[in-house]
Amino acid sequence: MAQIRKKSRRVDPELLDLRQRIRHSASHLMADAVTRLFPEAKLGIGPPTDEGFYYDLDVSRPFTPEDLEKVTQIMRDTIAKDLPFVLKEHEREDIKQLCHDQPYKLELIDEIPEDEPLTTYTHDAFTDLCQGPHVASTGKIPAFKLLSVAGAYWRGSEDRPMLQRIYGTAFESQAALDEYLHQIEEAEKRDHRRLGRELGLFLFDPIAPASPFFLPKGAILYHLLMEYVRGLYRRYGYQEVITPQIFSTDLWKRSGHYDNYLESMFFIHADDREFGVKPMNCPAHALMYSSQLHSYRDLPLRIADFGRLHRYERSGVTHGLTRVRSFSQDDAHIFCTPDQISEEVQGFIAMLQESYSTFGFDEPLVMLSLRPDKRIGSDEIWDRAETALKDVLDRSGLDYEVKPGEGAFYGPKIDFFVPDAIGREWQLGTIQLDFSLPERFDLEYIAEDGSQQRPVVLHRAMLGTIERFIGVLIEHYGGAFPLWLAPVQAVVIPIADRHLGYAEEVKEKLVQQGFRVEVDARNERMNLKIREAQLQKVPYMLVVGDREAEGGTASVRSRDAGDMGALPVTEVIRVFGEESKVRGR
RNA sequence: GCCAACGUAGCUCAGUGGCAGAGCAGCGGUUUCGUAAACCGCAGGUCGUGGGUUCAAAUCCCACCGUUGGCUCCA
Repeated sequence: MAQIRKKSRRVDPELLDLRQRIRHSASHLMADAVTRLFPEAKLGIGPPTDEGFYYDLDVSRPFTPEDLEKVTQIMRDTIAKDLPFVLKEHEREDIKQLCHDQPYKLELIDEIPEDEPLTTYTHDAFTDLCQGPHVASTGKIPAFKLLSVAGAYWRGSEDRPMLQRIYGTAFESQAALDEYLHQIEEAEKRDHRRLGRELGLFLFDPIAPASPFFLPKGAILYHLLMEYVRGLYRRYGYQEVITPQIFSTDLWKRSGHYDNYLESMFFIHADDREFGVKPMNCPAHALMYSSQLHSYRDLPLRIADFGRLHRYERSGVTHGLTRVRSFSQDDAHIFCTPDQISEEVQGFIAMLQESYSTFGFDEPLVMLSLRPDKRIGSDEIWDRAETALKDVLDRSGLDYEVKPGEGAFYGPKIDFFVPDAIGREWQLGTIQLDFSLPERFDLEYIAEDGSQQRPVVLHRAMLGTIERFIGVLIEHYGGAFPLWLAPVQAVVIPIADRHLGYAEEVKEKLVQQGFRVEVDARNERMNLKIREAQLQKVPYMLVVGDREAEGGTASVRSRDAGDMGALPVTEVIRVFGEESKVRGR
């Protein structure tokens, strides 16, 4: 099953370069066309992207679908004329003159360093400040399509004006464009929101915005993931705890959340006191840690918590299961000495790699974020922490990107991203060093020499938010979960009413072995039951009729491989047992 | 939060000022069937919520709620 990724990391570089030129050129044609329809339009930027191109324009009114059709027509005409793209280098003053009525362009020009050449590309009567490259002429744009309109802040900043952005895409051939559009359509069928409804996994209701209700089948999946993580915790030396849901505001003031996180928290008032619903577990764990005296011999202490968290995410950013307001994480905090950082990070990455490969997320995008300008903690401890993170990553064999200045003020971090069906990358795992929390909660341990020392805290989540992980996982598998994760592993299908008793027997034998099996006892024909089990993506269908009842067998039909013939029920149990051991198929 | 679109039966959607519709799902019956949709019938709605315009509103206007796409790709 082909997985669609936005970052098509395997496309040949020449083709990528060609696409960039085509898309960049198409974006010029689009701006040209818009300018003809809206002569007063002010141009923002119009770059190619991984999937297409866009142009940001400041126009008097939002674009309508009819506008897009007209723009498309003008672009077609320009392509038909096959006009050359002409590159020209300019003096700074000349180009400012040229762009005198284009405030956004002037802003861009002022930011270009003095020693860089200022160039424009011209086709027909349209000239745009641009460093290229482009295709040779407008006729060399073989296939394009305008896709959507959206508002976009100038330079991505909410303080700047909002421009109208038109998205489009362009390819080296009509066939490639059609293939892309087809892929998008296919990806929509894997959308976890759609599959969640169709497969009866979860639902949303406006009564609790952005907060999923997990139906029985979804809850099975949820708990299977938790059990899987618990299994890893046992092997990797974690202890699980359960902590309260709401805490007096005093705790949030102490942790710093009240100052920095206020708008993202829910509050409750009772007995004239204010309580905050926890948006994260760390303060509770810090409290637990400080409730006892700790020896260096106790460390590292790894405290895991699946506690439910609530965050008031802004209305525009919530999205299906991948960005919700009520969720839990496979969250844990590691309290350790500075000397133990490296080993702890290494242990975490080993566990993360093991789990990701189980689910087939073999190439997560990894980002290492280093010290920002505004930070706490000595340079020495930052040096030590950053070096530890880098060393571990280098040894892990994972590719990673370094993001200088992107770390949190309280410590550096590594984030792990995995794409959804349409290639949007979602952050799942994370490991963050924290030099702040131990200060705020005055955490200590007694060192070998009897002195009081401050531990380091590592915040870490592997699957991350379970809700989000399920969303990404549904899209990853297209809803067809491997046997060990399938909410219903097999449906027993009696051919006629008289086979119901035997069907129940078969089911019971499998259920006794711990498998999740149902009987489809409805008064419907076998064909319909097979069709529906197939659409529900149930891994196995066990058809039973006279022949099976007589021989103590079941005719096995696999979701993926079709009819596998009759097997004794004991053999079915063996096959299922083998297959459920193979996680991450 | 901001820009835009959308909200009609459980689901997918039609209905643009004059009696609220279809397919699927559901329910009842007939049928007892061998690997992706049997047949007949029945029921199902505060047209997201509130207000306004009008003789008349699902339809037009306003507000609110919710959902979707975008607001990170830098001349």
